[in-house]
Amino acid sequence: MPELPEVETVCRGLAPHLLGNKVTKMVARRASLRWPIPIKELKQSFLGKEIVALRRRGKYLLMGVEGGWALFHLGMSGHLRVEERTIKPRKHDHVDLHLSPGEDLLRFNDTRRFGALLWIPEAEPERHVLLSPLGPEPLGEMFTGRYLHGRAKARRLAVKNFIMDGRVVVGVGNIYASESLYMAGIHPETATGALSLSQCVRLVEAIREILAQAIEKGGTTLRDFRNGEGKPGYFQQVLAVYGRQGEPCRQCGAEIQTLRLGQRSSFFCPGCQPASGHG
DNA sequence: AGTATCTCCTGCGTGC
DNA sequence: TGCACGCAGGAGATAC
Repeated sequence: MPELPEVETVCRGLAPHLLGNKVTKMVARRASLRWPIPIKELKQSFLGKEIVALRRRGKYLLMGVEGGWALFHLGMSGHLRVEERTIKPRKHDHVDLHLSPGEDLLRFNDTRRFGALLWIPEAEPERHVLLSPLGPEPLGEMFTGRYLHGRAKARRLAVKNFIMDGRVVVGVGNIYASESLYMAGIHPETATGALSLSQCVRLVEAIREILAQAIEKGGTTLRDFRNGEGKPGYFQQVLAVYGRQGEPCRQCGAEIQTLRLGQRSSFFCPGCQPASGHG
């Protein structure tokens, strides 16, 4: 489900409910999601302390208290929502965090359990094994055409897989990879090492533009994405290629096509993204 | 080291 | 109505 804009939307939506509050009780109905949930550590180190920071890094959400960070990943199907404690847990509501003051709780629901909840016992979480290999934030100043071109050199994999690699740049998932390549006029199968500097510049601009637009629209709701307040996103109304196979390209009228790359569906316009890679 | 494939899990749509 | 199958927004693990 969630790519960077969705996690950013959740982060912004949750901030007013969490910052300055404490988590006074934790109910875990499952011992593990992708990995075991360190319930004991969380109860010992996280409970009872004021939440002083809420941060996103790539697709990770970090909730900071004195002495460490609770790290969330939503995987493919994860949701975080704030609701009243009187509401009974639903299917796949794996963890409840009771918030104080007030009568609310934060619920972590994840149907497919590809998500994660971990504890990082450090003041600075960047050294954590999951975070340290991550590439630059796509909306940050480190992510430039020159940087991407440098990373792209002498590599043969398809550019779509390249930009979905979190070590290259974080937060670009399957939807926004297709959308960004369309905007940049680059065929998804183009060999990474064949990208010119100007193509890399265009691609970086496209990724930034697409992600920024998606954040502005509150993310993309294809099936059931909701922000922390239960509201859907609206970027799906703007999608140019994702999920539009067989429909006409809005720029050139050609039929949007689909192919599979790295076990994932990819969408592109054969008119605007020619296989030669020059568009 | 770089690349491609497999894997975790549930639910939904499609076709027979 | 039932069943098999393929696919779904992620990304670590594994096998070349």
